[in-house]
Parts: sequence; structure tokens; C-alpha cells
Amino acid sequence: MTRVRIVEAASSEFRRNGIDRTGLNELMAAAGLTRGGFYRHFSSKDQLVSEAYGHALQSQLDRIVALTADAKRTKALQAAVDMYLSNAQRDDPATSCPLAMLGSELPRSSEDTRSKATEGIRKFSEILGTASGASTANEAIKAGLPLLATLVGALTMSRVVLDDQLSEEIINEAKKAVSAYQRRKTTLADTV
Amino acid sequence: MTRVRIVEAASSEFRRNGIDRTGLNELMAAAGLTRGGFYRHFSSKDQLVSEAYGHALQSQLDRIVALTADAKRTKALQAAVDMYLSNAQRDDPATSCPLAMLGSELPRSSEDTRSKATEGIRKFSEILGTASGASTANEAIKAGLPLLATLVGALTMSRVVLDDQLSEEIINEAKKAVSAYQRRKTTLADTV
DNA sequence: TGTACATCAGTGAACGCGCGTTCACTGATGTAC
DNA sequence: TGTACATCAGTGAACGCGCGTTCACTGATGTAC
Repeated sequence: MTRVRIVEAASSEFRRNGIDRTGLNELMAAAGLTRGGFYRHFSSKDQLVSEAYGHALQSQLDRIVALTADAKRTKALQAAVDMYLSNAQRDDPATSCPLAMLGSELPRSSEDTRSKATEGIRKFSEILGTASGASTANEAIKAGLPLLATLVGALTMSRVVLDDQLSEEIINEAKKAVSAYQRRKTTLADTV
Repeated sequence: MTRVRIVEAASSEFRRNGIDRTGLNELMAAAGLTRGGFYRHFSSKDQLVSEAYGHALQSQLDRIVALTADAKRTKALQAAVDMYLSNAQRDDPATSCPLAMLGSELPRSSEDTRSKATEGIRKFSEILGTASGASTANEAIKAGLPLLATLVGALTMSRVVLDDQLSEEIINEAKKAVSAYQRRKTTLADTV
């Protein structure tokens, strides 16, 4: 269906070029249509932003859930981190994490969009927290929040930096730091 | 001098409203001038972006350096983190950290601007790494990178989220996680 | 099976607007004599 | 001290452009009979 094609194109274009710099013209062209047809499907650009953001967030969450579910319990966090801080995720913004790709643009977005981001952050943190060894949902969120912060910050900075070696270092050191949380938690649990 | 006033106004406005959404008109008005006078001082908006970004980054670094220099050795990291993840820093984008405020816009900026950001990330990491107990500059950068990533990611997310309580949690959990790095390092050093 | 009609996704020209940039100008300031 | 002149920071109108949005239209599709 055309509507879905527009949302998918938008979710790529927004992550690649930012929300402000992506015009409806460019966007409809990416979906294989012309500018005018847009309002047959959406009532405003803001509405599309919200749907496209939700779409991007969901597909990122799906990937993380699949990885952490497949992995053995003690490797779940490692699997998530290896995906999130991969060269693919850094070098292909169109399919990368919207929390990082649009992070500093989002506080200026609509309530709808921000509320999707809020739920996404909660869910994402819970998954990371659970993978790191937390048991209840609330504990998992608390434990996961700083892990998610590290991932988002590292991915953002790795894309800003001009020096390739520094970019690799950002990714590698963040990977080590986040992965370390599972080892500690696991060791602690094992000794109890 | 007028030029300095423009750079300072720009460094606030860009952090507050983003680079793309800040027009030269609004910007010159904020500096108490009219649109036309801009090109007496700068050759393009890009040039101003670069200078304003550098200005914002330097003032953030100055604050961190002052804090870590004043604090006792074992409290230096804590002091830096308490400033960075404060409500003031979250709620006043105009004076906040440009790495977080403009994080996702920066990969699309000019080489000049990105190269300033690259150096800023190196310097910032080195300060945090040193405060956490690293001895050589290279070790400090490596140790500081994930700490900076956590700070930048947490500040970014705390501004995105609509739920005030979650925003506080992001800040508090990130604070704890980053501060923990000093305790561990210090303990380790003490036992050697 | 064939014709008439309704629906509606998609087209492309047009709208008002604000953008970055240019430019002819004004008018305050400082120096020369 | 007073007049003439050069400098140049700042003004504000104008430029071409792309934006989000509107709208009269086209033309393919599906249903009615």
C-alpha cells in the first residue's frame, strides 16, 4: 500500500537528513510519487514525522528483541550491544537508531512524536536492563537507562567525529563499558 | 565588539532552536541588529555556525576544567558529572553542552565545525578520564570516551522525554553509573 | 459481455512565506589641515 | 577650534529559491444494470 511506502521512505529520509532538512517533495519522490499526493494520506508533515519516527523506533526494538531472545542469557546484552554499536549502524543512518539519528531534533517535535520516543526509551531500557540481569520491570528500566544513554551517546558521537580512528575508539570503548555491566551482574548473581 | 556579540547570540540560539531552524534574521535580532549587517562580519552562515559551535564547546570545557581543578582528586569526576547532568544543564539549552544540544545535526555540518567537535570530544574525554583516575593522556581519552558518551546520551534523552519522572531517572541513573567509575578505579589503585 | 457512472489516488501548478545572500544607501566616527 | 573628507558598521529593500499546503484536474478502477 502507498501509505506504508511513504512512511517507510520518510523513516529512512528523516534519519538520513534530519527532519527539518527533509522536504515533502524529496520525500514523495523517494516513495515514487509527486508532491501533491501527500495530503491524500496525511493531514500534515507533523503527522508523518510522528508515524515515521514510530516506525523507525519499532523496527530498532524488533531487532534488539530478536537478538536478546535468541542469545543465551549471559550473552544477551553482548549481542544487543554488538548490533547497536556496529559499523553498519554507524554508517547507514537510514536504518539506524532514531534515538541517536534524531536525538537533538526531537525536543522540538510534536507531543505525539515525543510520547512515542518516551515509550521507546522505556522499552529499550527495560530490554537492556533485563539482558544485564535485572529481574523486575522497574529494576530493569533503572538498570537499562544508563546503558541506553551510553549507546545513544556513543553512536551519536561516532558519527560526528571526523577522525576514523577516534570514531572506532568511541564505539569500542563504549562496547566494553556497556558489556561490563552484564559480567558484573552475572558474577554477583552467581556468588549469591 | 559587535562580532563577538553575534557569535555569543548565535551560540545560544543554535543550541536552543537548532542550526537549521535558526534564521539569520532571528539571530541578528537577538544580537540587537538587522539582517543586512551580518555579512559585514561573516562570509556565510556556515562560518558563523563553526565559530558559534567552537564558542559553546569552549565555554563548556572551561566550566568542566574549573570544576575538576577545584575539586579534590577523588571528587573531581563527581563534580563534573553533577554539573553536566544538572537540571540547569537540561532545562537551559542556550547554555548547555553543544555535543548534546546539536548532536544529531552535526554530522551534516561543515568540516570546520565537525573538526572542532572532534577536538572537543578528545579534550572532554581526556578530562573525564583523568578525573576518573587515568594517568597518561591516551589512557585518559580511552577511559573518558564511554563516560562522555553516557553523559551526552543521558542529557539528550532527558530532554526528549515527556515524562518528568523518567527524565529525572535518566539523569540520576546516568549520574550513578558514571560516578561509579571513579570509585572502582580509586579502590583498585588503593589496593595496589 | 458491454456500457454508464461514481470513486478516489495521484498530478502538477499555484499560494504565501521565510530562508540565505546581495547591494545601494545612510550616518556616525575619526583624521587632515 | 572648525571645516572637509574618508571610512565603514549597520540599514532595509530586493533577489531567487524551496518550503508546507491547497486545489482543480485526470485517469484508472470497480460496481450497476
